[in-house]
Amino acid sequence: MARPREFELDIVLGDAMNVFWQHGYDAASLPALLKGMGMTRGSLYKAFTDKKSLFLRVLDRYENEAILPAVAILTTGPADGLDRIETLFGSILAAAQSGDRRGCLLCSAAAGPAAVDEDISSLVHLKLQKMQNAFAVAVAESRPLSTLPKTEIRDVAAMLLTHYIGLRVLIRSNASMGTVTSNANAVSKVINTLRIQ
Amino acid sequence: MARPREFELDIVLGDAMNVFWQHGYDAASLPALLKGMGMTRGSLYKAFTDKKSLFLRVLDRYENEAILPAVAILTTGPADGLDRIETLFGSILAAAQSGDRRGCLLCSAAAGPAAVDEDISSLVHLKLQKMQNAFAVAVAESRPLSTLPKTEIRDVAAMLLTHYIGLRVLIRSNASMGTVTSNANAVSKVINTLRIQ
DNA sequence: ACAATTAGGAACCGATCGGTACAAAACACG
DNA sequence: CGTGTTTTGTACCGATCGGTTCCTAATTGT
Repeated sequence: MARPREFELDIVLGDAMNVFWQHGYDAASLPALLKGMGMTRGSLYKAFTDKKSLFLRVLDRYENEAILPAVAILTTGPADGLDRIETLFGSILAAAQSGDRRGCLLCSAAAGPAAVDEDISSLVHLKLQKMQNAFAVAVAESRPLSTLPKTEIRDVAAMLLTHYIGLRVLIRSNASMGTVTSNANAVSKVINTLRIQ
Repeated sequence: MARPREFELDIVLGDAMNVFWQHGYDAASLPALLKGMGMTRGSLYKAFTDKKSLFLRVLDRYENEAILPAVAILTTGPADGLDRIETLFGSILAAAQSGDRRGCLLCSAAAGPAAVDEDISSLVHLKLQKMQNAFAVAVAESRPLSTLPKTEIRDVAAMLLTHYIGLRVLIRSNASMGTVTSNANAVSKVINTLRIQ
């Protein structure tokens, strides 16, 4: 009864995510988004209302595509919780070493001008909180730390989230790889210290 | 032989720093800068060439005003290095609790769109490196860790810098104070763990 | 007093921003 | 084969961006 849309919603959302991931929310211009998504202004505004709404949907997409895998690493598997944490930071480092300098979309959004927007900020923190919860699960399921009281587990999880954010910001900026790899070494070292204790 | 300028260079640089600190490099518009500095376009461009040059000078100012005090905490005093680190993170937290949500100018610049500029990025990392060096001094001058090989001291210092960045990004975003205070608790806890070991 | 020099201020510049309006195009249906 | 409905593409919008120009005002040395 009408003209069919020429794009797949799931696909263009993924394309939009990549553009936002690379440039950040504010620096991602409409022309850049349109080019990356392979569509024109009319279609985009009809389908997504405006840039901000598009970004909020992209954040959900990003959670599924980039956060959930990290959460899975932290919360599942036979390995000890500390090993999972080490694995997560190791995989972030490996990605950075193989040239992925985009960092974390959530972290960039949290650090940039977009954070002043209430809707964006609250959604970003909602998803960061899921990361923190996953860290808490990993800590709780580690032999050396499982006996900690709940409040302390939460504190350690908050610290791990902070480190995660810092690491991804550092990677996104043009930090030397030496600094980045030093981080990985030190994380392993501190974790092993906790293990022994 | 000519008309004297009506502003004190030191003062307007401080004013510019505050504007950049609050909004970040990109989001700080010329009108906002002019209003904050109490001058007009003509004077600003005559004195500072352009926005980017002004920001580079502001970065030096920021180092003196905000980085050097932190470096001083980490590198001086009779207290053990670990105590100094704890003091630094404690003071950051105290500032956040008393309403200072501006975070760290360097960290925001590193995370935001400004980081793609080569001049800005390299200057930012130069100053972040000074923070990392100060962390290294503190670690080296701590009883439990002073015996570590130099490379491991550098690694731990890199990790502390990463945590510093993450914490300040978290504070600048609208993270709940609960998450922020959890961080402080956990840092103290981990440091005490290292102390005992 | 006057010339030289510089700051101050405002009008203006092209470029780009996100967003809107509207007509042409492509389908499903009777 | 129209007709109705939705998408698409494009031209256009006002606002704002950083930056420039240029004239005037102010202060100095002579």
